[in-house]
Amino acid sequence: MILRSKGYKTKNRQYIIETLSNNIHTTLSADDIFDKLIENNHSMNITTIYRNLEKLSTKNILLKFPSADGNKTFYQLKRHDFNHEEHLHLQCTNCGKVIHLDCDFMQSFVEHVKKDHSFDLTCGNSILFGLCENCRLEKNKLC
Amino acid sequence: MILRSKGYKTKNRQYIIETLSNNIHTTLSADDIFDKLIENNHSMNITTIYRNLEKLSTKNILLKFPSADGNKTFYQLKRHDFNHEEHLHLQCTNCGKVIHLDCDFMQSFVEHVKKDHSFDLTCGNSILFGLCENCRLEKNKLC
DNA sequence: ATAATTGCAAACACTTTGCACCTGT
DNA sequence: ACAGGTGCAAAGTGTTTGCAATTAT
Repeated sequence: MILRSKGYKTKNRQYIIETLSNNIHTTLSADDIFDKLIENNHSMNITTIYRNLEKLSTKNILLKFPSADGNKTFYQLKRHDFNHEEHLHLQCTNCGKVIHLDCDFMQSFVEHVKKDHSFDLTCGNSILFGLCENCRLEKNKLC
Repeated sequence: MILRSKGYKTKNRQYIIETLSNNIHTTLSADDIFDKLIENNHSMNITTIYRNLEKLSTKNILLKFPSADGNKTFYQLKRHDFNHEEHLHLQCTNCGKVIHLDCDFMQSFVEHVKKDHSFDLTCGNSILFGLCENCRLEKNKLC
């Protein structure tokens, strides 16, 4: 019960975190999590999922993103190996994969926006959409 | 009836476009438009607003963005003086103002993402959230 | 014992759809 | 005359809330 000891108090919450951590490379909606929990015989009420996602978000354990079409919220476990407030997120609109953009170029881009455009980016909930390499290649095949 | 002649066929559609063009510096939700139309004695059914926004979006006359919290869609009239697919959008989460980021630095950022991270940004529906200068100054005053 | 979590049903906010009627060309 | 646009009511999604029962510390 590693996760428990870190302050995640219930089985349900633990299962939600497990689900997110099994899908660390993408973002999941409440509904996605609901389905995956059923698959793993840990089904729980959708309300419980929403409440836990909300709690984990305010505890800063999760990232919370809008979808490209703007009608849904997607969640992703934060990674401990870098500060999400200081890098940008790219999401493939085809496969859902999230790329954490953390390079010098990006750093200087954020600084540029601040200095030359007087705009303070809050990277934590900002997400740029596009097509990842795999999906671009797939798409080209079809043409 | 300038707008009419460009293919915007009805009064309602025209009023919606007028509303958007009176607020070119920000984004509006269907509901925002509904309220503004009432103020200007051009009230119309919310369904009509949604249908027109949808049509104008597919016609590429509007930009369509998710809100920071991801539960609503916001619209903005495209500007003719630049190509929205080739620049990034910054939106202030406090006042709603949208900054169209169109500079050399931004261009090379998009290219960098493509070359070094193999990711093809679709700038049209991507939006970065943050705080604009005015709002940052306002916020500092309060502290 | 007390505080936190849960399931269920109901409510809510935003958006879409079906249908009969109206408007534009 | 015909295609397209409109209002209204109803339905569809995604999300939140109230409440009583259950679980955690």
